Order: sequence, then C-alpha cells, then structure tokens
Amino acid sequence: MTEICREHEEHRDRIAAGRRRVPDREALLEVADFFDALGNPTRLKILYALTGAELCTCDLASIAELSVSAISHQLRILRDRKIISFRKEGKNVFYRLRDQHIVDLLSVALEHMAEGAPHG
Amino acid sequence: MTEICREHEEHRDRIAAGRRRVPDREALLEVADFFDALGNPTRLKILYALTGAELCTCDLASIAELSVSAISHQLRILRDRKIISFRKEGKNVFYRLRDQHIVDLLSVALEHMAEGAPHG
DNA sequence: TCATCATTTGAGCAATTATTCAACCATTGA
DNA sequence: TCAATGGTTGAATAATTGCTCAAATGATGA
Repeated sequence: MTEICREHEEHRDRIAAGRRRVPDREALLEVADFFDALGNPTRLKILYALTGAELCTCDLASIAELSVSAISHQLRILRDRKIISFRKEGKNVFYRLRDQHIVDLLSVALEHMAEGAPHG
Repeated sequence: MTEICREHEEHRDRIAAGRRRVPDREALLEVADFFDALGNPTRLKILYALTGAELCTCDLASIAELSVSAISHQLRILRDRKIISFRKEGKNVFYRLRDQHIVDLLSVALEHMAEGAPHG
C-alpha cells in the first residue's frame, strides 16, 4: 500500500502540501467523532427534537419511536461527544443541545440539503 | 418500546412539539448520510488534504497512508454524497471539494474542537 | 421501608462498515 | 498491438455499531 505515483516530481510537492493541511491525529479523531455522532438518523431525530426545547429521555423515545433503552444509549454517545448536556429534575433527566453552534449547524445542514440535492 | 411517560399531560404537548421539529424521513436520511461521510478519519484526511488543492487518487493514498484501492472506495462514498467532485486528466483522476460550504465547514469544525474541548 | 417510575447499563446479536486482495477497465506510449 | 500505469470494482473478512432484553440504579411518595 501507499505506493507513490511514479512519473512526476510534482506529485511529491503536492503530497507534502496536502499532508500539511491534514490536522494532527488527535484533532482529526475529535472532528470525526463529532461528525460521526451527527451521522445517524436516530441521533439526528433526537437533536432536531431538541432544537427549541429540552426534553426528557422518555419524551425522546416517544418522538424517535424507539425504546427508552435505545435512546438512552444514543444519548450517552451525544453526551460523551459534548453535543448535548442535561439536567436532572426528580425522576426525569432533561436533555438540551449544548450550545448555539449545534443549533445553527443542524439548521444550516437542512438548508444545504434542500438547495443542493432536489432528490438524491 | 415507545411507551409514553405516564404522569403528566404536559409530556404530550412537549412530544408533539418536538416531533414537529424533526425533518421528514427523506431529509433526515440525507443529512445523516452527509454527516456520516464526514465522520470517519480516513475520509476526513482526504477532505482536509483537498482544502486548498486538487489531488489525484494516488496522492491521496500516499497522504492517508492507505492503499489506492481503500482510498478509491472512500472517494466513491464522498462522490456519492456530493461532497467532492472530480476531473479526469490522462491516466489521473483529480478530486476537489465540491463547494465552499464544505471548505468552511471543515475549517469551522476544527476551530470548534480547539475551543470547545482542551483534551477530550 | 417498599413499590413504582424514569433512566442507565452491559451482554448479545444482526447489520453495517473499512480495509485488503484480486481482477478488471482506461489511458498512454512504445 | 502490447505493456505499463492509474484507477475502479466486488468479494471476503474483521471490527464496529445500533438495537433489544434483562438487570441495576436512583428518586419519589405511600
């Protein structure tokens, strides 16, 4: 693997320059984890539901039409990736989006899809 | 699954409102596919390398330190998700980011990580 | 204290995914 | 036409993931 294009010397320069643009491993994995968390229909349902109000685990399960357990697992992922935060009130745990960046991103992404791709 | 929180009527209202914020199935899947494509270290390496210059498959393989075949598979995913486009020149295929939105998003994401999470 | 409800957790399983390998296609130049 | 190079593709496989189920935790009120 990773064999280099044979012919031209210019490849070497392009490769070196390209490599410089790639963030270091740690940052790269963080960004990947972040986008990966958003790249799942169930988690997106949770997140869009949370744009505009805080909701408890059980509400989210009802909205996503999945078991409370399944939602709790997904909420853990979103918490670990620092995309949502929570507050406990009695027996309930209320979740919310962690900051305005997330709200904006979800909104922009939806617009981008609408404009960029009429069907697929 | 999907059993509803028993006690209060207010849950019903919150659930209904939350449900209204969730995009329809098709849009949701599109957004998920989009973020999912970005949520992988190999594909992110490719994308960050492409911020600033077009590169051929073989250059990208060298940068990502993976086989040409592995990179080609990932490039296909990025093409299908309309994140990159390409141009053929002789035996080479040169890839580039499809629009400025992608460039911006990659840059913003990196900044967001840097500010939001000092280590984990 | 006990029963109940909301939530979390861990094991298990089926489905998905990232990579490799081998074969193939496409372009070039001899 | 043939050999060489760049790239794509499909099958196979190991690793990861998303869900379910059962069991556990935590808070509340009787």
